[in-house]
Amino acid sequence: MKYAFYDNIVKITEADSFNIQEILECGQCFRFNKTGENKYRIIALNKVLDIEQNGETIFLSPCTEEEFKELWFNYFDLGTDYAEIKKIISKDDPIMQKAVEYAGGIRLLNQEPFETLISFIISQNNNIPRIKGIISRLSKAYGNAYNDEDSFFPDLAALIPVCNDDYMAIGTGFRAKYLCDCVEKLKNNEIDLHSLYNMPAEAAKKELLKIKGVGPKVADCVLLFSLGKRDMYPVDVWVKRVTELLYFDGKDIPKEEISRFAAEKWGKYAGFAQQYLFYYARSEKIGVDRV
DNA sequence: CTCCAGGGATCAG
DNA sequence: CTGATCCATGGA
Repeated sequence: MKYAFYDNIVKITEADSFNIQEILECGQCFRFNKTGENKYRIIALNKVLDIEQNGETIFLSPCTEEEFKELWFNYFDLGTDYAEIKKIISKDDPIMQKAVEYAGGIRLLNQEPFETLISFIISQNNNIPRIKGIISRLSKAYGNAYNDEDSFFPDLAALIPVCNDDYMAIGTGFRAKYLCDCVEKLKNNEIDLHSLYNMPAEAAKKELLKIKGVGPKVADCVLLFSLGKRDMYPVDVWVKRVTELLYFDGKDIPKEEISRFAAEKWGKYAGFAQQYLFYYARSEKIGVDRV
């Protein structure tokens, strides 16, 4: 990777293991739009960022050198050697080799914990297009606007006055009461989100599970996508299906056992393995109709 | 019409 | 303790 800094533009060349489409479409984040051929706009970290990628050349704008070094370098996990990780997790594993070749440009983002927690509470028993819609309406209603169309994700203070009916009004459905409970517990400091970063994964998970509407899957996603716990292997319907089909000959396996299998097989890299498999499964519709 | 979605709470046994 | 059922909503 090489970086060059211009006036409010950062140019990345010789990018390794970086494909913006795969990074955004692998289900880890929800606030992005395709704005043109090879172009995306993301809303994250209280900023709007346009990204254009042509092969190994990537432009980020608007982005100062300082913003890049302070924010986006970590957000895109650019300090991590993905080539090495892909080599490790696919060693002696033709299945993972295929998944890694299929979407070798995936990176695990380091997202903001509060946004990630709220977003994945909304995600439960839901589909990605509708999740994006709800989050967009939530942001528009309670976040600071950055233009006429859209807004930044609201912070905790902005959601404290929001009640159950308000969440229902933007289409959260039965998840409204979970959002209320989440905000309530954070407001009362029953849970200190940012302290979880320096906590062992299992202890941090226990904290997150105190929130109603946060179960093993949502907790794992928050830990993996925003709290640096790269050993988590969130098991959703897709990951359950693809893991069963490719590693257990299509047998029905309890989620608990799938998690243990992943922890044993990929250890501290389980989260990376999960993302490659999720993207592969969803793109190819692997396991749908028990094929 | 029915079924399903990056699940989890609650109830029944 | 495990397994079944319910939950809001919109798209297929």
